[in-house]
Amino acid sequence: METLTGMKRTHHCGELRKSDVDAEIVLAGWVSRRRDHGGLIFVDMRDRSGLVQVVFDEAAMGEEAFHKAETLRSEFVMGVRGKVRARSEETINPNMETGEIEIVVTELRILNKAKTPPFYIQDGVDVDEMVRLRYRYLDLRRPEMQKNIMLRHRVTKIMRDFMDENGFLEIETPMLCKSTPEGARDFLVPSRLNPGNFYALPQSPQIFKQLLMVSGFEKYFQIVRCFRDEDLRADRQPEFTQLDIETSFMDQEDILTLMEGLIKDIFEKAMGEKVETPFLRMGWDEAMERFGSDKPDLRFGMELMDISEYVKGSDFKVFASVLEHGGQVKVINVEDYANIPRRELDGLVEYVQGYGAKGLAWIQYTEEGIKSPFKKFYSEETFEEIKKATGAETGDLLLVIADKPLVVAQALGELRLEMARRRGLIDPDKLSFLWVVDFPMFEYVEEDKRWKAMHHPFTSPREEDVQYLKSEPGRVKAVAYDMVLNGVEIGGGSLRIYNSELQAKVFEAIGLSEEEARAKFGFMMDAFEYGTPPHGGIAFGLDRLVMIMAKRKSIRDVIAFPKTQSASDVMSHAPSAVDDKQLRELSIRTAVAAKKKPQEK
RNA sequence: GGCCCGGUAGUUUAGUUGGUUAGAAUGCCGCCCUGUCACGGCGGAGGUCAGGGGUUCAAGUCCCCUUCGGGUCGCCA
Repeated sequence: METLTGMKRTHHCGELRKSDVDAEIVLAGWVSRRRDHGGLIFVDMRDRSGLVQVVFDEAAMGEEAFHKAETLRSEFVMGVRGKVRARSEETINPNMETGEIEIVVTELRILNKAKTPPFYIQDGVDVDEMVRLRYRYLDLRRPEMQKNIMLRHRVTKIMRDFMDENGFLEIETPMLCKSTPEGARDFLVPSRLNPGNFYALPQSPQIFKQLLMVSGFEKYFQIVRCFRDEDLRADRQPEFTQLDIETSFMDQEDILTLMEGLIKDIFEKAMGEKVETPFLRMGWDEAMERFGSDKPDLRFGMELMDISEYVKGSDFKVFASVLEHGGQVKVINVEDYANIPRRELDGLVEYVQGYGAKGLAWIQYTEEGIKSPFKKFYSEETFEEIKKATGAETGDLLLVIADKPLVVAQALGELRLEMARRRGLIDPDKLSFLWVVDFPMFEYVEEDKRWKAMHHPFTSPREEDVQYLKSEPGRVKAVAYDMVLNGVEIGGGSLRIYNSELQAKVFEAIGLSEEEARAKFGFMMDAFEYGTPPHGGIAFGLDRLVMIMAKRKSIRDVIAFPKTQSASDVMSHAPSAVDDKQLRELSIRTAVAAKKKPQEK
């Protein structure tokens, strides 16, 4: 093989333009495609900037050098010296950014050979994701993946710059932490020096960042890896990255405004997209009421509407019993879809059952009249009243769910999203931001028969609700806020409790005894005795944010080396069994023999 | 933990009611080719039908188990 010695790269492939014609240049990169015409060979040469066509002409470069060019294959690494030439009119390739020019090669150096890759290194490949992940280093060579990773870099760069310009300090916090089994499951790391004891990988730097406020740093941020040992989804990985922020002496409005500035900066500088601020602020109650979700997608309407008052007091048992037991009957209007096929309706019933609804009813306002499974229980006037109240028109379809409010919200909220997708109501280019504020402080966990912190137990309740902490925990709202973009929660935070008496009351409300609280968070409670400033913060999910910016459906596409749904890495085969020796050093006796994982060859 | 979908040449896949030698495209290899850009022409190699078990005269196809991947519910303070 040859080296680049004495040949210094002058340009990147994708940046060459007509203005570079006649320049003597040196490029280094990979063979993307090769078109061998016998005495003339075209190679699309790739580096991270893009593609350019290089031409090997036997007549121009001599027989020996040309023979070398004939041995080039896909993904060989090469260096070429040559001259930029304008293409003649009929050979211009309008599909290529560099299509107006080409490089006439005078010298070729083959820097390395390559095995034939398992799939073509190009955009839009139709290859099983497992194959892509097994050869992730090749998948990442594809231009669209390179763009995603570069976009991610730009976003973090803009974040750092913005935070720095606004007086924030980037401070690292430990990866080896104390396990606090509240919330998500911890990843545990055994301690060799402390037999039988374990660290936990951080689910977030929550406690440390609050301690940094006690320390007086006032403004902290960190782009930090977090870990949660829970099941994976298209938008959930066991390790993920967040922009973590905490500040002292700022109120909620200060924080929201600052973060709007950050988001504005990110979209404008990374993608040239203008973002209008301030964002809409919507109370949690309103979001649930109108959209059945605490992260509503506002790119389309189709709001939930309550028709309980029109359908109450009838012989229709389903509605009657729901309404008697504190439930509600709500609808969404799917415009211009009264002629929905019966088969699809049946499918929708199953769909909402997946989200806890017992069933689904409907009203079809067709040209031929009203069709509804509960038609015989109500008068024509009632259906007209509902039509008027919901703003439905002839040709529209109302989908109806009757249940407890939370079930209605979830099932109908999900149905709203699904129908919008099916009816093509979502503009993929639209960016729809909002803040959801005034979250409930607690949610009741039926299983454990107790109240649980909805956010985390350091979240401050609203001042005016503190009085209800003991008597009516369900009534207490938190000073907590989520930033929502296109129906995805991209960030969330709160003002924190900085007063130890209030903190004690909140622990009490979630059934955490003083001893338990001390055992788990004693060091934090101690710290808070020494002059804790009022503080609060927020964290943004970097993976999700970049996923939306890159218009991808999975965060795996914006993470260089993601895990599969079983939390394993099909390339390196992590996790894996370890030696008995390693286990002995860690004082771990295997409770079960590690299940032998089939290793790919 | 539950439900749903999937695994056939390197890759993407077809494969009927269970029935001859598992077919195609692309990639790969060889030869030819001086204006292609998904170059083209001719020829060739390439299969543990995910793995195991069962039913059957006969299984890629039917049944069971396992495994891997994806989606989702639960879970994710």
